[in-house]
Amino acid sequence: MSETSPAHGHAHALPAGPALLRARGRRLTRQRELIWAALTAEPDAHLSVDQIAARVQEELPSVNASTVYRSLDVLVREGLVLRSELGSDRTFYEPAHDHRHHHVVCRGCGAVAHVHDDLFEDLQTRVDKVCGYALADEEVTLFGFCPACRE
Amino acid sequence: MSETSPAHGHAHALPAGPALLRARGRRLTRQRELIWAALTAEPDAHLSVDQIAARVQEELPSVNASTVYRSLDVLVREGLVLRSELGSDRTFYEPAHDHRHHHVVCRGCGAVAHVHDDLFEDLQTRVDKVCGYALADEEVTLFGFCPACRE
DNA sequence: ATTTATGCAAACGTTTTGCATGTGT
DNA sequence: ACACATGCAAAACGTTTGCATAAAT
Repeated sequence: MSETSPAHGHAHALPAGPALLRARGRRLTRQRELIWAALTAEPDAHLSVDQIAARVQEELPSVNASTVYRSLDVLVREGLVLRSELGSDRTFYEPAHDHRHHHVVCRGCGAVAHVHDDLFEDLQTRVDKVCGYALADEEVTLFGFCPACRE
Repeated sequence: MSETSPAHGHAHALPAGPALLRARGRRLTRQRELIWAALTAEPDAHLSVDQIAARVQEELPSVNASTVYRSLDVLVREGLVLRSELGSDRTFYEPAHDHRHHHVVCRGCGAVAHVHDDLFEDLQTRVDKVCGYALADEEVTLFGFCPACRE
């Protein structure tokens, strides 16, 4: 919520957000800054490629969709952005958080809520018992109905 | 495991498998029989459209992919087949079971295991408490590593 | 006979790629 | 100056659709 704002005190703080790219030998371009800005414009956002591209192009219309795809790939690869597969044809991106969390997608309105990893802890041990699989440190997507859509 | 086998005793048993289509006013074509046969050839199979098409075409090469798509849609709509979205671009089909179950997909080899719904029962109540969402009666897909791929 | 299903080919939307140009470092 | 990133256009991919023909009821 603050990394991208100008004039923010400490001049040489640890690089945060997209500035981390430079430390990783990648380049900080205006396009990537704008993509990051789109992702962090509102808290808890989870945006599709289209939504990100639209917001970026409001600011810089020349940005091509392929650049958005490629930049998101880089941001995901560098750990700055999290890619979530919320069902088929529903790939969303959000800034990476420090804590792992999962998603509940509302079948009514498409809203997405976050669910803390705690809720899955003993699921892991039970899945292990039942079929011998070790759950990966990966997001789980659940589907349901949000408070408003439950009726 | 037995519906498709010939010579099975009772001549006029209740229609099962694809024969149910007829009762629903749909037609039982050779293509649909072959699709069903592909799905039930081995127990606990979960096949992609490509895999189904390939198996069908071994038997009847003229079958078009669009027919496979359309027939699967019908079979899903009539409740004979279950469509599972195991991550983006990973849509699988399996004969519908009587009990609800979920999937664990191995990130190593792609194997899929079934997990009984029991394991999710108190997850539902906990998700409700945490974010007010009512989990839908829908499959959940988990990712992990199967016994062989765990190392 | 009637209606539904099929094969074919073309259209579709999304994502990926090759390549010349432009830009950050 | 160099490597990396971009824009563009084309290709790839899985899926859907329109339509004339074929097959099931």
